[in-house]
Amino acid sequence: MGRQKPANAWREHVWLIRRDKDCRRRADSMIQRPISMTDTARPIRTRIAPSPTGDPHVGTAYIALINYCFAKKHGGELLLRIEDTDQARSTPQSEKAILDALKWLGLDWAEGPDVGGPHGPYRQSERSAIYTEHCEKLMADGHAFKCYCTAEKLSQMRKDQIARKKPPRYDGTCLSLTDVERSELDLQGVPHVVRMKIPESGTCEVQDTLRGKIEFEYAAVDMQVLMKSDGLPTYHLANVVDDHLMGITHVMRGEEWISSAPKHLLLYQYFGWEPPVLTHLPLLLNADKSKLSKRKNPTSILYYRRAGYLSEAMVNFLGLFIKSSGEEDEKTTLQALIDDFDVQHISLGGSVFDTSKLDWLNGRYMREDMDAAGFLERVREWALNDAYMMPIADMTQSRITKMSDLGGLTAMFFMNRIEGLTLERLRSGVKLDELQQRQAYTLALSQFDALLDWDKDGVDATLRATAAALDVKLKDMIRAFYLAVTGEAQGVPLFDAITHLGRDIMRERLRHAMELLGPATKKEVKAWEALLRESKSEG
RNA sequence: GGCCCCUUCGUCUAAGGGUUAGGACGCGGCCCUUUCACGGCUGAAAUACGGGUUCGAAGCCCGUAGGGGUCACCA
Repeated sequence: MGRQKPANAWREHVWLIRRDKDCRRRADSMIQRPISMTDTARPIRTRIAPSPTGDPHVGTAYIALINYCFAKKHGGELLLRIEDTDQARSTPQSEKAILDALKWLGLDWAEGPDVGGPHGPYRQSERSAIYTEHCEKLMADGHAFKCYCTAEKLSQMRKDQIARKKPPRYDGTCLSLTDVERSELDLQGVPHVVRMKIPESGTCEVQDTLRGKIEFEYAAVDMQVLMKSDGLPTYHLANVVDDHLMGITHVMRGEEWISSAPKHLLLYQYFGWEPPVLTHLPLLLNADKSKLSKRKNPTSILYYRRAGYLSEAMVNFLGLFIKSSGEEDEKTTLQALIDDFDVQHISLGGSVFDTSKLDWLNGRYMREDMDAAGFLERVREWALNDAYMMPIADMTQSRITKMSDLGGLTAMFFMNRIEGLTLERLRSGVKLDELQQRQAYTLALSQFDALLDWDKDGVDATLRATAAALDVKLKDMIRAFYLAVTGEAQGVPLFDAITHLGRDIMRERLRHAMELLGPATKKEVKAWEALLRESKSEG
């Protein structure tokens, strides 16, 4: 026996085949019925559903690429939906950046907030009424209930449970409320959330394309909040409702969702809907094998663009994680990724996002796919254009006596990291002590990350606040930034330079400086950020 | 910690019970070359561990270890 690849007849149901152990077990559970890939009554529809709460992440692009390839290969369609139900963190800037980044990579979608479509709106914040309606149906059918517990009570409860070494779960207090009590509380205007009910016993079987059957005890599943007290749904409700309403047939998402799959399946069951085929994809990892994070790696797609990578190299690189290459050339095209796509070829272990192969690929694209004129054109698109050069002209014009001075003064605008920067150089002539210098970079970094709009005012405010928090003169601190950002002790106006360089390159240069000085531990970051908060509340 | 997932060179990966465990990046060496790249050749480098099953195990089963994910009115 052993692991077997499906014979041709099985190929149609390929995602039902267990990849590891008992490989031919079929999904026969009532709640998850297989859909045929060739079922013309239900064309393949996949989706990418980013949350606009930060920079466009390479992990998003990787998941998007998989959904795109799968849909394209089978003549289906990819949808883009914006999951912006977190009012506090979602921003239009982030949404725009994510759309731009995916377009830059050459991925496109048949329906989405920018192109519309028959199942819109495609922004969850604009679908409130739909969720309310569905949530009310769940309550009416006895599958969900209002919960009036306060956040304080809940966190205290969790603390107690953890202290008693019990799994932290909602204890069901509000489950026993009578209708009279509920209307009383509503009348008083006590805020509430809506939670889903979970069966008291039994197990949930999740059929995962790559892993086969995964079992969860309902007893260990929490009574998830479906509707927040602000009236907006949580991910779980919105996601299930939208996937159904938008006709999504295959959900391919990150592995971090496996443990909430039982809740989602339960919701499909409560609504009486057929769930999509679920595929959980391995995560992209930092070098230390933890989930890829911007603390440890550049994760923004915009960073890779600014650093001068070609979009086709980036797509190719991401494609390496989903294509079994055998002995073929690893340089490939998006079309080939689509043609060769087979979800079963995705290996289950998470992949370390090590960009050295991206560098190699990018070099090959530059020397093999374009002549000198074509290359020059790409360089123009990247930086040698008026939009990028104008601010540089503005900064340099009055500082040089002849145009040939330009090279030395502006080289840093055409670099990624400052190569050759040393610890000695970074410390030369800096009046701050080493600790203060590390604090300065760290605090600037965390404030830069939090900046909604990247502009000179924000940069200015950040550096001033940093100096204030460390109780050092701005002038003394500036030198440390000149060295980290430009590699030189002086040059064009710093704030303008930082603004022009952009958030991603700044992050990389400050990270570089911190590598030389000794990266801040989590504990240090926390303590230093407290310093900043204190100083801000005083000033 | 509970639950769940995972484990082939440093990294990305190939190998449907039988291969000297293959390729690629990176690293080293040699060649080409005015330099540096490119290119060519070449070297070192892996089946986490322990038990089974089998004529035969990287692969199947069990256990152990390690790593990861998740346990929010974030997604």
